[in-house]
Amino acid sequence: MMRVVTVLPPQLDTDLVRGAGLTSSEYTTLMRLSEARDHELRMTDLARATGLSASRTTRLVEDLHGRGLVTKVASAADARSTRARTTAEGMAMLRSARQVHLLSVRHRVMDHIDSSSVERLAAALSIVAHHLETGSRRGTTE
Amino acid sequence: MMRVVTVLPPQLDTDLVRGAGLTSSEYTTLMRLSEARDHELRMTDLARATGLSASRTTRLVEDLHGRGLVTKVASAADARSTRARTTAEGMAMLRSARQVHLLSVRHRVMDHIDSSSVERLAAALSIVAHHLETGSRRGTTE
DNA sequence: AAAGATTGATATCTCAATCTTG
DNA sequence: CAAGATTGAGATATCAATCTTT
Repeated sequence: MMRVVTVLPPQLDTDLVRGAGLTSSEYTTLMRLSEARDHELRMTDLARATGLSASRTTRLVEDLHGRGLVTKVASAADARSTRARTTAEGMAMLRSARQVHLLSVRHRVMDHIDSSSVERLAAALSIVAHHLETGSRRGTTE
Repeated sequence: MMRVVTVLPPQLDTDLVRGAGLTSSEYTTLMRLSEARDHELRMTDLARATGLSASRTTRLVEDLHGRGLVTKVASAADARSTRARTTAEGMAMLRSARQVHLLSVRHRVMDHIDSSSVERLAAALSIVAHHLETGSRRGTTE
């Protein structure tokens, strides 16, 4: 698991950058926005959805804005908050990146697991992911 | 898998830093050195063993040197190469860090998988890891 | 004061360029 | 020139401090 966990992310990231011109973080950011109502989220909610820090999210959205993939809108309801929204170009970019990413995962992971194992693997990893995300932690130093 | 792969590494790293004062990279570096003959490796071989770049390895070893955990020795056989060697302090540090890390993995991963699944999971991940490392890639854009 | 967002300083890491020796 | 190691520049990401609005 440690081997997969350290080697896989950089490889998927390279595939995505080379094949679609997006980093993993940019891809995730566009994806979360695309799933939201009006393709739009508050910066804070976007940060939580992507698992990135608020500051990283600010800088990343600013960069995507410069490339015409998202716009920033001041919230009508709350003057403190900024909302990020994907542009049509952002949505198009995401669609093409998704194809690249799916192929990438297929080639690097799926092709090597026999299909009967896939479900078991997914089930086990899903449970682990759930615990990692909700933090059923007791502190390693307990 | 993507969820585990993105969330797990930072958590293990935090556990290790807080519990043992070593980052994951530092831990891996000390571990690879400890496994080598005389607890010693050429910088290039160390970089390959840890999966880090040569430049990162240089800076990391320099830092560990400053903390008294490794020494740097000029190679007798080849004046181009530098060899890194763990000190007694480095070995002691590694031993205590290993306990922290094992507990960390147990709490965050093992405790959530039922024991009959562990072997299956390990087997599947091992195959994937092998392919990732040897690079049975066809290029995602094919 | 607390929430939302940004900015400044810093850590980790890589690639490309460089220096030295084989 | 190749190989081994280091240095310089830049990307990705975080934490702590700050600014604005609630």
